[in-house]
Amino acid sequence: MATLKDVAKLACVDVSTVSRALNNTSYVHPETKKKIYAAVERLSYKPNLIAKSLRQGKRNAIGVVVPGINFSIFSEIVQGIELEARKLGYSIMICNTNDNPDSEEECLNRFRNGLVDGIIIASTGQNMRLLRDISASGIAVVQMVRKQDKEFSSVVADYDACGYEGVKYLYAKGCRHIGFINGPMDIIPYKERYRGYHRAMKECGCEEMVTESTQHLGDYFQDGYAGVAKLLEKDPELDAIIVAADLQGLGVIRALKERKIKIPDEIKVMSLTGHSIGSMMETTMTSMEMPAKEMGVRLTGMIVEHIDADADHQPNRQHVVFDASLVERETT
Amino acid sequence: MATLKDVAKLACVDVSTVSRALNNTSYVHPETKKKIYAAVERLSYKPNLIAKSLRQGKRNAIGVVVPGINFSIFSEIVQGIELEARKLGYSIMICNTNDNPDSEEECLNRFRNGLVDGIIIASTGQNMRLLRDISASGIAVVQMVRKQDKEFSSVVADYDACGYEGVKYLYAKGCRHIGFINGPMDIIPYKERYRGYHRAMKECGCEEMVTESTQHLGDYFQDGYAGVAKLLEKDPELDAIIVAADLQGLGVIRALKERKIKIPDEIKVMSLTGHSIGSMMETTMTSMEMPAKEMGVRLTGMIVEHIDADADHQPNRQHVVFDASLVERETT
DNA sequence: GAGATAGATGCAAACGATTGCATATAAATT
DNA sequence: AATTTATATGCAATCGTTTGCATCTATCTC
Repeated sequence: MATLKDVAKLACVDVSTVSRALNNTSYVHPETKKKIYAAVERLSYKPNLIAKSLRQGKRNAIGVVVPGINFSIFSEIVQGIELEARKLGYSIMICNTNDNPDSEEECLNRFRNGLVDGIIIASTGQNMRLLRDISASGIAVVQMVRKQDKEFSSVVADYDACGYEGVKYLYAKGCRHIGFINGPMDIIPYKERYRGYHRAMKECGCEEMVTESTQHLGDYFQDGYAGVAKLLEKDPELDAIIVAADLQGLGVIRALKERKIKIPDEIKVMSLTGHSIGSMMETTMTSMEMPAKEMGVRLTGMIVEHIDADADHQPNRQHVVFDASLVERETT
Repeated sequence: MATLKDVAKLACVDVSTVSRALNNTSYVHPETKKKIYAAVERLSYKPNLIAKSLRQGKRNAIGVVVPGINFSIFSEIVQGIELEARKLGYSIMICNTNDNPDSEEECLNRFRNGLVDGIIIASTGQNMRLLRDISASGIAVVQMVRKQDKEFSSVVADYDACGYEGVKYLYAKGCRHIGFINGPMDIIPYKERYRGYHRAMKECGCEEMVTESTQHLGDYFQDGYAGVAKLLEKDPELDAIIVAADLQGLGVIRALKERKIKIPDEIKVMSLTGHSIGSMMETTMTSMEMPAKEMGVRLTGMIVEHIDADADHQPNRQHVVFDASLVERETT
C-alpha cells in the first residue's frame, strides 16, 4: 500500500504538503495540487485510517452492543443505526451479548481501548459501573431500548403506554380476561410493559394474569407457546393474550391453533413490540408498532452529537421516548 | 486515558520494558513485573488498540458486507460470524448494501484503507474488480452465500441441489404442476436454485412455471404474495409452489389463504432457504434448512486462515459447499 | 580465569498520518 | 520604499505502541 511518503516523493513535495492538499486544510498551489493528485492516482493511494485515527484521536466508529440481531426488534434498529452512521461518516462495530453479562463485559472491554468513539447499547444492566468508567474515559455512551441508567442519554419507546393502551384496547373490544406473556422482568422495558398492563387492568377492574419468559432471547417462541398453557390454567375463561414480543406471539398463535381455539373469536392476541413480521403472518397480528428504524437513526444522531460535544466539553444528556402506534390486524 | 508512558513513569522503567512485561515478549524481572502490574492497576491502563494496530500492521477486525441483516438468512450467518470472530479475537464491522452496487462500493472503500484485515462479503457481483484490487492490496476476501468469483474462497450452500431435491420431493408427493417463485436471477444462488428446479422438472416431465422477484430485498413478502396470482394465471391446476426464500413463503401462504386455497391439500408450499422462521409459523413450512450459523463460523475460520496465510504468503483458496437438509412440515 | 550465555533493561526508530512553527516569496497596503 | 498580509511549503514533533540493537550484570562452562 502506498503511503503519504510515497506520494510526496513522487510529487516532489513534503508529506505535509500532500496532507494539506488532500484535506484542503491550508493553502496549496494549484500546480502542486495537480502534481499531487496525479501521484495519488498513479499510486492509487488511500489514506490509512488507522494512522489518521491515532493522530487525531478519533475513530469514526461506533460500537453497537445488542442482545442479538436476528429476529428481533434490534435487527431493525441496527439497520437504522447503520444507515445513519454511514451518512455521518461512521463505521459501526457490532457485538452480540445474548443478554449475557459476561459477554457484554467482554464486548465493552473490547470497545473501550480506543476502538470506537461511542457506544450504543441495549444493556443487561449488570455492567453499569463499567459503562460509567468507559464514559468517564471519554467515550460517549447512549442507551437504546433499555434505559438502565439516567446518567446516559437514551432512546426508548413508551413501553408503559404500550402495555396500558394494549389492555384498554382489548377491554374496549370486550375482553375481560386478559393474560400477559412478558419477557424477563429484570429487563426494564418488560418491567414497564408490565406496569402499564397492571395499571390498566386495575383501572378496568380485571384480575391480572402474567407469565414471564426466561432470559434467553432465542426461546421467545417457546415461551409464548408454553405461556398459553399456563394462562389457560390460571383462567380457563381467558379471552385475550398480550405478548411482549412478536416471536412470543408466533408461539401463542401456534399453541392456540393446536388447541383449536379460534383467533380472534375466542381469544384475541396482540403484541406490544411490533415490527415487520406482524403484517406478514398468516393471521396478521395486531400490535403496538415501534418506529425501529427511526429509533436507530435517532440513536446515531445522538451518539454523534455526544461525540462532538465531548470534544467541546459540553455534555447534553437527553432522553427520547418514541411513541408506539397501535395497528389493528386480524388477531383482534 | 493512561498510556504506556504513564505506566513506565510510575513504575520507573522504560516503556519498552512495560510493553515487554505486558506482552510477555521478552525477559522481565519478576520484581519489575510486579511494579509494572501495580502501576497498570493504579492507572487502570488499557492498551490503545489503534496504536497497536498501526505498529503491528494488523487490525484484528473483519469487515462483513451483507445485503441486509434483518429477516433474512444473513441475520443468522452474521451471528455465527460474530460468535466465532470473538472467539478468535476479532471484531466485526458490518455494512449493509441493500444489494445496491453503489452502497457496496462505498462499504468496500471504507473497509480497505486499513480498517480491517479481511472482508466477508455477499456481493452484488458488480464490484469484483474493486474486490480484486482490495485483495491484491493484501486484504483477505472470502465470499459468503454467493460465489461470484472463483478467485476468492467461498462458503455457500448447494442451491442447485435444493432446487432439485425440492421438486423431486414434491413430485413424490404427487404434485405435477409445481410453480417456482424465485429471487432475482442475476444473483447466483437464485440462478442455481432455478437450475436445479429446471433440471428436476425436466426429468419429471413437468412443465416449468417461474416468476422472478425484483431486486429489492425488502419486497420478498410482496413478491411471494404477487407470485401466487401470476402462477395461477399460468396454470390453474397449480398444485405446489416452491419459493426461494422464507419471506416469499409468508407472502404465498397469505395469498393462498385469501383465495381460500387449502394448504397442503390443494397446493403445497416449500421454501428453499429455510431458517428458524419456518418452524414458528402458524402453518409450519417445509423447507430446505441451511446450517446458517455453521456457515458463519466456517466463514470466520476461513477468513482468519487467509489473514494468517497472507502474512506467510501462502494463499490457499478453498470453496466449501454446505448441504441443506429437507425438513418436512405442515405445508406439504 | 577467560569466554560464552542467559537474564534484564534502555535507546531510538519505526508504523502513517496530522499539525504547530518557521520560513520564503509574492502581492497588497501605507 | 517599507511594512503588512496572503499564499505556499518544509521541518520536525506527535499520537501510543512495538521491536531491533546495544549494553550490562550475573551465572555457567571448560
